[in-house]
Amino acid sequence: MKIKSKIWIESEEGVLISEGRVQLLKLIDETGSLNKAAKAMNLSYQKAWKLVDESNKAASSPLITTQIGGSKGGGTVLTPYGKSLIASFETINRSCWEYLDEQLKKQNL
Amino acid sequence: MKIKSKIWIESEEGVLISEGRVQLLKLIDETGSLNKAAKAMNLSYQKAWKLVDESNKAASSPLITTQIGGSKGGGTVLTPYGKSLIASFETINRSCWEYLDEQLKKQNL
DNA sequence: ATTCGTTATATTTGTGAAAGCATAACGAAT
DNA sequence: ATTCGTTATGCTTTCACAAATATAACGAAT
Repeated sequence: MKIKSKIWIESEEGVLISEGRVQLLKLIDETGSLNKAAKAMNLSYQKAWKLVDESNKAASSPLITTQIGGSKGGGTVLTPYGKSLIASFETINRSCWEYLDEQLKKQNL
Repeated sequence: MKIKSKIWIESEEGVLISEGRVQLLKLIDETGSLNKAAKAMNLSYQKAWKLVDESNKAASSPLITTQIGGSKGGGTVLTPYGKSLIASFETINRSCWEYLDEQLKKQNL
Protein backbone atom coordinates (compact mmCIF):
# COMPACT_ATOMS: atom_id res chain seq x y z
CA MET A 1 0.00 0.00 0.00
CA LYS A 2 1.65 3.19 -1.20
CA ILE A 3 0.58 6.77 -0.96
CA LYS A 4 1.43 8.93 -3.93
CA SER A 5 1.25 12.63 -4.62
CA LYS A 6 1.64 15.27 -7.23
CA ILE A 7 2.26 18.81 -6.10
CA TRP A 8 2.65 22.07 -7.97
CA ILE A 9 2.80 25.80 -7.32
CA GLU A 10 0.50 28.27 -9.05
CA SER A 11 0.27 32.03 -9.29
CA GLU A 12 -2.66 33.98 -10.67
CA GLU A 13 -1.16 33.68 -14.16
CA GLY A 14 -0.82 29.91 -14.22
CA VAL A 15 1.40 27.06 -13.10
CA LEU A 16 4.80 28.21 -11.88
CA ILE A 17 6.49 24.91 -11.18
CA SER A 18 5.71 21.20 -11.04
CA GLU A 19 7.51 17.89 -11.05
CA GLY A 20 7.67 17.62 -14.84
CA ARG A 21 8.85 21.20 -15.23
CA VAL A 22 11.57 20.65 -12.66
CA GLN A 23 12.79 17.71 -14.70
CA LEU A 24 12.74 19.84 -17.84
CA LEU A 25 14.57 22.74 -16.18
CA LYS A 26 17.23 20.44 -14.80
CA LEU A 27 17.83 19.01 -18.26
CA ILE A 28 18.08 22.54 -19.65
CA ASP A 29 20.70 23.23 -17.02
CA GLU A 30 22.62 20.11 -18.00
CA THR A 31 22.40 20.50 -21.76
CA GLY A 32 22.20 24.27 -22.18
CA SER A 33 19.42 23.77 -24.73
CA LEU A 34 15.66 23.58 -24.57
CA ASN A 35 15.69 21.48 -27.70
CA LYS A 36 18.08 18.90 -26.26
CA ALA A 37 16.25 18.89 -22.94
CA ALA A 38 12.94 18.19 -24.68
CA LYS A 39 14.45 15.31 -26.67
CA ALA A 40 16.07 13.92 -23.52
CA MET A 41 12.70 13.56 -21.83
CA ASN A 42 10.88 12.41 -24.95
CA LEU A 43 8.88 15.61 -25.27
CA SER A 44 8.18 17.60 -28.39
CA TYR A 45 10.06 20.90 -28.53
CA GLN A 46 6.77 22.76 -28.89
CA LYS A 47 5.32 21.20 -25.76
CA ALA A 48 8.50 21.92 -23.83
CA TRP A 49 8.53 25.52 -25.02
CA LYS A 50 4.93 26.02 -23.92
CA LEU A 51 5.75 24.66 -20.48
CA VAL A 52 8.65 27.02 -19.82
CA ASP A 53 6.68 29.86 -21.41
CA GLU A 54 3.80 29.33 -19.00
CA SER A 55 6.17 29.07 -16.07
CA ASN A 56 7.87 32.30 -17.12
CA LYS A 57 4.52 34.07 -17.40
CA ALA A 58 3.50 32.79 -13.98
CA ALA A 59 6.76 34.01 -12.44
CA SER A 60 7.59 37.56 -11.36
CA SER A 61 11.00 37.20 -12.99
CA PRO A 62 12.07 34.74 -15.71
CA LEU A 63 13.37 31.25 -14.94
CA ILE A 64 15.51 31.09 -18.05
CA THR A 65 17.35 33.29 -20.51
CA THR A 66 17.44 32.32 -24.15
CA GLN A 67 19.96 33.03 -26.86
CA ILE A 68 18.87 32.90 -30.50
CA GLY A 69 21.49 32.38 -33.20
CA GLY A 70 25.24 32.20 -32.83
CA SER A 71 27.85 29.62 -33.61
CA LYS A 72 26.02 26.93 -31.74
CA GLY A 73 22.64 28.11 -32.93
CA GLY A 74 21.70 29.53 -29.57
CA GLY A 75 20.73 28.04 -26.26
CA THR A 76 18.85 28.33 -23.01
CA VAL A 77 20.29 28.74 -19.54
CA LEU A 78 18.68 28.93 -16.12
CA THR A 79 18.58 32.15 -14.16
CA PRO A 80 19.62 32.10 -10.49
CA TYR A 81 15.93 32.42 -9.70
CA GLY A 82 15.21 29.38 -11.84
CA LYS A 83 17.81 27.37 -9.99
CA SER A 84 16.54 28.42 -6.58
CA LEU A 85 13.00 27.55 -7.61
CA ILE A 86 14.06 24.02 -8.51
CA ALA A 87 15.76 23.64 -5.15
CA SER A 88 12.74 24.96 -3.24
CA PHE A 89 10.35 22.70 -5.08
CA GLU A 90 12.43 19.60 -4.58
CA THR A 91 12.81 20.34 -0.89
CA ILE A 92 9.07 20.69 -0.46
CA ASN A 93 8.35 17.63 -2.60
CA ARG A 94 10.72 15.35 -0.71
CA SER A 95 9.42 16.48 2.65
CA CYS A 96 5.87 15.95 1.42
CA TRP A 97 6.62 12.35 0.49
CA GLU A 98 8.04 11.69 3.94
CA TYR A 99 5.13 13.38 5.61
CA LEU A 100 2.57 11.38 3.66
CA ASP A 101 4.32 8.11 4.41
CA GLU A 102 4.11 8.95 8.12
CA GLN A 103 0.47 9.89 7.85
CA LEU A 104 -0.37 6.66 6.06
CA LYS A 105 1.25 4.62 8.81
CA LYS A 106 -0.97 6.33 11.37
CA GLN A 107 -4.03 5.01 9.62
CA ASN A 108 -4.92 1.34 9.91
CA LEU A 109 -5.96 0.03 6.52
CA MET B 1 1.21 31.97 -4.82
CA LYS B 2 -0.58 28.77 -3.94
CA ILE B 3 0.69 25.25 -3.54
CA LYS B 4 -1.64 22.51 -4.74
CA SER B 5 -1.62 18.76 -4.46
CA LYS B 6 -3.33 15.61 -5.53
CA ILE B 7 -2.80 12.50 -3.47
CA TRP B 8 -3.96 8.93 -3.87
CA ILE B 9 -3.33 5.49 -2.41
CA GLU B 10 -2.35 2.52 -4.53
CA SER B 11 -1.95 -1.19 -3.97
CA GLU B 12 -0.29 -3.62 -6.37
CA GLU B 13 -3.61 -4.06 -8.16
CA GLY B 14 -4.29 -0.39 -8.88
CA VAL B 15 -5.63 2.78 -7.34
CA LEU B 16 -7.46 2.21 -4.08
CA ILE B 17 -8.68 5.69 -3.28
CA SER B 18 -8.33 9.25 -4.53
CA GLU B 19 -10.07 12.58 -4.21
CA GLY B 20 -12.52 11.93 -7.05
CA ARG B 21 -13.34 8.46 -5.79
CA VAL B 22 -13.98 9.80 -2.31
CA GLN B 23 -16.48 12.23 -3.80
CA LEU B 24 -18.12 9.41 -5.71
CA LEU B 25 -18.27 7.13 -2.67
CA LYS B 26 -19.77 9.89 -0.55
CA LEU B 27 -22.48 10.47 -3.14
CA ILE B 28 -23.17 6.73 -3.22
CA ASP B 29 -23.58 6.88 0.54
CA GLU B 30 -26.01 9.78 0.25
CA THR B 31 -28.08 8.45 -2.65
CA GLY B 32 -27.82 4.69 -2.22
CA SER B 33 -27.23 4.38 -5.96
CA LEU B 34 -24.15 4.36 -8.17
CA ASN B 35 -26.27 5.63 -11.02
CA LYS B 36 -27.56 8.63 -9.06
CA ALA B 37 -24.09 9.34 -7.66
CA ALA B 38 -22.61 9.39 -11.16
CA LYS B 39 -25.29 11.78 -12.39
CA ALA B 40 -24.78 14.00 -9.37
CA MET B 41 -21.14 14.53 -10.21
CA ASN B 42 -21.68 14.75 -13.97
CA LEU B 43 -20.00 11.45 -14.67
CA SER B 44 -21.11 8.72 -17.00
CA TYR B 45 -22.37 5.61 -15.20
CA GLN B 46 -19.80 3.50 -17.03
CA LYS B 47 -16.93 5.67 -15.90
CA ALA B 48 -18.21 5.66 -12.33
CA TRP B 49 -18.60 1.90 -12.41
CA LYS B 50 -15.04 1.42 -13.64
CA LEU B 51 -13.75 3.62 -10.84
CA VAL B 52 -15.42 1.71 -8.05
CA ASP B 53 -14.56 -1.55 -9.78
CA GLU B 54 -10.86 -0.67 -9.84
CA SER B 55 -11.00 0.45 -6.23
CA ASN B 56 -12.67 -2.80 -5.24
CA LYS B 57 -10.02 -4.81 -7.07
CA ALA B 58 -7.26 -2.83 -5.39
CA ALA B 59 -8.79 -3.41 -1.96
CA SER B 60 -8.46 -6.50 0.18
CA SER B 61 -12.17 -6.31 0.97
CA PRO B 62 -14.89 -4.53 -1.01
CA LEU B 63 -15.77 -0.87 -0.47
CA ILE B 64 -19.36 -1.34 -1.57
CA THR B 65 -22.07 -3.93 -1.82
CA THR B 66 -24.44 -3.91 -4.77
CA GLN B 67 -27.98 -5.07 -5.13
CA ILE B 68 -29.35 -5.91 -8.59
CA GLY B 69 -33.10 -5.90 -9.17
CA GLY B 70 -35.87 -5.41 -6.65
CA SER B 71 -38.67 -2.95 -6.22
CA LYS B 72 -36.34 0.00 -6.53
CA GLY B 73 -34.25 -1.63 -9.21
CA GLY B 74 -31.36 -2.25 -6.92
CA GLY B 75 -28.73 -0.07 -5.37
CA THR B 76 -25.27 0.34 -3.96
CA VAL B 77 -24.25 0.90 -0.35
CA LEU B 78 -20.90 1.44 1.31
CA THR B 79 -19.34 -1.20 3.50
CA PRO B 80 -17.96 -0.18 6.90
CA TYR B 81 -14.51 -0.55 5.35
CA GLY B 82 -15.51 1.83 2.56
CA LYS B 83 -16.66 4.40 5.07
CA SER B 84 -13.49 4.14 7.12
CA LEU B 85 -11.39 4.48 3.99
CA ILE B 86 -13.12 7.75 3.14
CA ALA B 87 -12.45 9.06 6.62
CA SER B 88 -8.80 8.04 6.54
CA PHE B 89 -8.21 9.60 3.15
CA GLU B 90 -9.84 12.88 4.05
CA THR B 91 -7.84 13.09 7.26
CA ILE B 92 -4.59 12.58 5.39
CA ASN B 93 -5.58 14.94 2.59
CA ARG B 94 -6.51 17.80 4.90
CA SER B 95 -3.34 17.44 6.93
CA CYS B 96 -1.32 17.35 3.71
CA TRP B 97 -2.79 20.68 2.61
CA GLU B 98 -1.88 22.26 5.91
CA TYR B 99 1.60 20.79 5.82
CA LEU B 100 2.28 22.04 2.29
CA ASP B 101 1.08 25.55 3.14
CA GLU B 102 3.55 25.59 6.01
CA GLN B 103 6.38 24.31 3.83
CA LEU B 104 5.68 26.94 1.18
CA LYS B 105 5.91 29.71 3.75
CA LYS B 106 9.35 28.46 4.76
CA GLN B 107 10.61 29.06 1.25
CA ASN B 108 11.20 32.61 0.06
CA LEU B 109 9.88 32.95 -3.49
C1' DA C 1 -46.41 -11.84 -16.27
C1' DT C 2 -45.42 -7.05 -16.36
C1' DT C 3 -43.19 -3.06 -14.88
C1' DC C 4 -39.37 -0.35 -13.37
C1' DG C 5 -34.83 1.48 -12.06
C1' DT C 6 -30.84 -0.40 -11.21
C1' DT C 7 -26.30 -2.97 -12.02
C1' DA C 8 -23.24 -4.79 -15.56
C1' DT C 9 -20.91 -4.91 -20.00
C1' DA C 10 -19.72 -4.16 -24.95
C1' DT C 11 -19.44 -1.24 -28.87
C1' DT C 12 -19.37 3.08 -31.21
C1' DT C 13 -18.67 7.95 -31.38
C1' DG C 14 -16.51 12.53 -29.87
C1' DT C 15 -13.15 15.37 -28.16
C1' DG C 16 -9.22 17.59 -26.37
C1' DA C 17 -4.45 17.38 -25.63
C1' DA C 18 -0.17 15.92 -27.50
C1' DA C 19 2.63 15.04 -31.41
C1' DG C 20 4.07 15.99 -35.91
C1' DC C 21 5.07 18.98 -39.70
C1' DA C 22 6.39 23.31 -41.64
C1' DT C 23 8.56 27.76 -41.63
C1' DA C 24 10.99 31.88 -40.23
C1' DA C 25 14.40 34.54 -37.60
C1' DC C 26 18.68 34.69 -35.59
C1' DG C 27 23.85 35.30 -35.27
C1' DA C 28 28.63 33.53 -34.58
C1' DA C 29 32.01 31.11 -37.30
C1' DT C 30 33.89 29.93 -41.51
C1' DA D 1 27.34 35.11 -48.20
C1' DT D 2 26.78 30.53 -46.43
C1' DT D 3 26.19 27.23 -42.97
C1' DC D 4 24.23 25.35 -38.86
C1' DG D 5 21.60 24.40 -34.65
C1' DT D 6 18.78 26.76 -32.03
C1' DT D 7 14.55 29.57 -30.53
C1' DA D 8 9.90 30.78 -31.79
C1' DT D 9 5.33 30.10 -33.85
C1' DG D 10 1.35 28.40 -36.58
C1' DC D 11 -1.15 24.68 -38.60
C1' DT D 12 -2.47 19.85 -39.25
C1' DT D 13 -2.83 15.17 -37.76
C1' DT D 14 -2.97 11.47 -34.46
C1' DC D 15 -4.39 9.14 -30.51
C1' DA D 16 -5.87 8.03 -25.91
C1' DC D 17 -9.52 8.57 -23.06
C1' DA D 18 -14.15 10.04 -21.96
C1' DA D 19 -18.79 10.09 -23.37
C1' DA D 20 -22.60 8.25 -25.65
C1' DT D 21 -25.30 4.50 -27.18
C1' DA D 22 -27.08 -0.17 -26.88
C1' DT D 23 -28.38 -4.35 -24.54
C1' DA D 24 -29.07 -7.78 -21.05
C1' DA D 25 -29.92 -9.50 -16.35
C1' DC D 26 -32.09 -8.91 -12.16
C1' DG D 27 -35.88 -9.14 -8.63
C1' DA D 28 -39.41 -6.95 -5.56
C1' DA D 29 -43.95 -5.00 -6.16
C1' DT D 30 -48.14 -4.79 -8.45
